[in-house]
Amino acid sequence: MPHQADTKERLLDAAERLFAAEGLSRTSLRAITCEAGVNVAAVHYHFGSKDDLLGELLRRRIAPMNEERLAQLQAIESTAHAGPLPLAAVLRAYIEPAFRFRSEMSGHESLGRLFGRLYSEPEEILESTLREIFEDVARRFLSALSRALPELDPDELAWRFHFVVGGLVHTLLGRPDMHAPDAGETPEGLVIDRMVAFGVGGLQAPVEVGQ
Amino acid sequence: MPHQADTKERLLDAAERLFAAEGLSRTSLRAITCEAGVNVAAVHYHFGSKDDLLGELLRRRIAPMNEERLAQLQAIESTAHAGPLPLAAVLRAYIEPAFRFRSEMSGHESLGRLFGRLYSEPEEILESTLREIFEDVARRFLSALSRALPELDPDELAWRFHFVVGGLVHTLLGRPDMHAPDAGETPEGLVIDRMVAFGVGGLQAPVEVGQ
DNA sequence: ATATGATTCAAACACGTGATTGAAGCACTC
DNA sequence: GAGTGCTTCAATCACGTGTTTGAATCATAT
Repeated sequence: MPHQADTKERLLDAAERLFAAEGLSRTSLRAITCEAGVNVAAVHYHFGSKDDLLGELLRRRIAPMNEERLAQLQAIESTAHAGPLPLAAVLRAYIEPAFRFRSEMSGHESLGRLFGRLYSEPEEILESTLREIFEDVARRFLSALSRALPELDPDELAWRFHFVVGGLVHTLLGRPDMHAPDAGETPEGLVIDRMVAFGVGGLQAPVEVGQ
Repeated sequence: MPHQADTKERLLDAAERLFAAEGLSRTSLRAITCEAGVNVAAVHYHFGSKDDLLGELLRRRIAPMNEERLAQLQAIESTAHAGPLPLAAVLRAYIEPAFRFRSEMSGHESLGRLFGRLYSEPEEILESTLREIFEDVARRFLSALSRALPELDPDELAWRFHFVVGGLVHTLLGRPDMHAPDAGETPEGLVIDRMVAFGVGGLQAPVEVGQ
């Protein structure tokens, strides 16, 4: 490790910060390397390309979050044995890690925004990586939710879960929104509680028939 | 109207199409003018800049949608007189126009995606325009929802409405999502019904205390 | 027919982007 | 201390961007 220690880490951190703050497309290599205090060429030397950097960034942050989600889900499932799963707990297992990993960044609190941005402005190159990372989680949680709500039509459930994810993403994006309540004022734990309660209510809502 | 009739319209249509399909940041002036079959300079001649084009695009499409929302809300309010408002109707008044205006485009069905993108990748320049357009609607609907759920804490309500908007935006974005159910398979009316039912359930959910 | 004003066009502008190069710098081993 | 391999650096490449320009083109009124 000559010269500066862990240039890769500094690049990843700087990229994370800027991607979350400015958006994926509006963040240039120059901005990243400037923020990291390294040369422009360092990106290609250490990662190969800007996209590869972003890919590594994902694998470093998102993957652990999803593993945490799956771990919590597994714990719930083994506790419940064969019985129906507790709906609120399953929902919390999906929601809470997303918020927690946002706070876990060293000094910055913007991973949540990055996470939200990945949903809303995906670069084509990343599509496969993202799908690979999130597909398994989505499938596992859908089947878990189905166990928690055995009588709910699978199509209906899929859409309702889609709505929940939308609320999560929209909240994680957390930009100064015209609709957003005074974020920052509300403690994170309370937001999670409210999202879980809202999601439980929505998932359990009676199915609308006819029109 | 010399030369080609209504070059402005063709530019707006092409821009709408491409913004919705490719995203705001990934759509170049060259692509727009090529799609419209006009010269690059036409944008600056007719609008002044790319941002002004986008601004005009918003005023042409989003504003009518929001006026429709407010009109439906007004109808509900005047029907209910002084009594509490029907929750599902209020929610539908917010959700349905967003879907309907997506289908109203001449030949294309991508306005919904454009609308979704506006939430998720806002250009700084548009922030003021967007806020101006959406702020009033958000305020009016929040107070209407408060009338529909008089006993719900305003903070709690604001967050829950935020979650609903998230679900709407996420659905309108409608990109091939890892979580998304088989969109395209489900008729639009059914999606709206499901979103309303989900939202009603979520908004009416009992408030989580403690924990 | 001609002059006028609006519109279109090809060409270029200045700039920012991701990527690449080859030399220079550093920490080691022999 | 010369040699080696990893890392950093300034400079540059080719390209795409939004924007501007000035001449050419058209419809219309005189």
